[in-house]
Amino acid sequence: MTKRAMLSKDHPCRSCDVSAEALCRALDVETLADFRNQGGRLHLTAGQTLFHQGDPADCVFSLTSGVVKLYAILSDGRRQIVAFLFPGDFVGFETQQSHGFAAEAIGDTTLCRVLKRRFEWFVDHYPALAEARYRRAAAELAIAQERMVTLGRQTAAERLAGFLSDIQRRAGFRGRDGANLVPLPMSRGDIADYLGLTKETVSRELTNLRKARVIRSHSLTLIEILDPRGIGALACGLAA
Amino acid sequence: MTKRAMLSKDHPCRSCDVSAEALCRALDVETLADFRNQGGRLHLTAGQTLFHQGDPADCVFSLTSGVVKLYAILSDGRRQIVAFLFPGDFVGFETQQSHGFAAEAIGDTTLCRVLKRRFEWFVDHYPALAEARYRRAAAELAIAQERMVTLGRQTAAERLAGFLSDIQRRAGFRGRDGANLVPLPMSRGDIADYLGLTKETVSRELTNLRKARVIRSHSLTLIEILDPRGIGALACGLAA
DNA sequence: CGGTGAATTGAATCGCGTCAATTGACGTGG
DNA sequence: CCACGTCAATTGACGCGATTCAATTCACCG
Repeated sequence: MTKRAMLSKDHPCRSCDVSAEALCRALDVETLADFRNQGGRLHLTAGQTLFHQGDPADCVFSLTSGVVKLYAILSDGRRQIVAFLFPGDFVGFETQQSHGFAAEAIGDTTLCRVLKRRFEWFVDHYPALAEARYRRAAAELAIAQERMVTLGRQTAAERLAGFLSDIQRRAGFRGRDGANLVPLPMSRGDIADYLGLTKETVSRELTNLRKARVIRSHSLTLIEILDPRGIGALACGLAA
Repeated sequence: MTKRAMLSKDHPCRSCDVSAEALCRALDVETLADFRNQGGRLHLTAGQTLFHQGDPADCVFSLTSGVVKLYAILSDGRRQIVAFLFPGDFVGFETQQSHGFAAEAIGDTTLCRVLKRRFEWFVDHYPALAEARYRRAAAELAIAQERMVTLGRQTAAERLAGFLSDIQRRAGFRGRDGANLVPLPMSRGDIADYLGLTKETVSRELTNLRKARVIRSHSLTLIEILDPRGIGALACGLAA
């Protein structure tokens, strides 16, 4: 009987199977249960926003299923998606008082919510959690810096190739025939706003990759990578 | 007599007048002295590199004077400057084993160096330092995310305006006549590689701003902002 | 089956990049 | 102190990659 099994039968964390990277994994099981009871569960459907740009940042969230986009909107409507969040990712643990970005669910989504004050109490009392929070922030920073290179210096084809291998690494899976499958739950417009392109350019580059037999589309939201080395070569040393 | 004065007369930290944001400010004075003795001073002249992309990351550095650029180079020579570091900024406190970016001095530069292992010992023993380190990482992350918006969605004019108000906030000062002076110690090429443009475009946009009487050049490396609201309007809601 | 919204494709345009020439800043040696 | 050399910055002419605008085409759902 593992420690994990000691959680009460209906405890949500019991079935929470997110990546071992999740922050809460820094807590031992009893503390985790305690921590978890501080918060609540949250369900969102496609297009619902978790918070808007400028909203007070008084909660932290842990994504347990679904995909969330984090974005900024400029006064004239231009939009930049700063990150896609996958299960296991955290949101809202910045130090500012208000959210610098908006967060919106892409499909059906489940999150754990904890009041930031409570979260910080745990951080103060459990060094392992503080450490995990720091490591997470540092990792996000490294990712953000890589993305600066992409957005500042890469061509459309390179951006798309990098994006696909990124998603493949984070959410890709194998088909029963061993196929290298990559889900694309977000719209072409979302991909464009993530890569600093337009949806038309994203579409064109996808057909280029298709014509070059580097990828194959199973549906609009599921592609297969036929030539991983081709993708890697295009991604040009980044996101190896 | 302040606590600070208790540092021995020749102690480098005594004259270290970097921003109160510097990480070492999280330590009390005796500990600071102890901490400081772990490391050494380092001088670089223009163009000297602190470390290369891929070098083992076994030291942390605190910039006490000068300006340093942090950048990535792609296989075909394209370059993206990820950050300019000013006095008070820290480098190298990422969690990875090796540096993801290169660091190079722009002019004469002084740094404090501490072995990362030593630094981490202090982090483990002084919660205030751990807290400061986290806050710094979180702040850097927020800045990096703002820069994604700039690099992904802003025009050349907006990028330059945002850059100038950025530098003004971090390194700007007042002339004796109250002039709003901004130093530009880095080359046009550096600015271009920071903003995801070319040096020619940077130059053109600077002359546009000059013709629009928004800025005035005192020399190649010192400009005056004549119309801060004009700059702010161009920067388009970002970097307010 | 329509009908609706997203994705794709095509054609024209434009902002920025590229390449080349000129100007300017600054140090050096006569 | 001035002439010259060097290298960065500026300016100009032109080209290209990505955007914009406008059709289709496609996927999906009542």
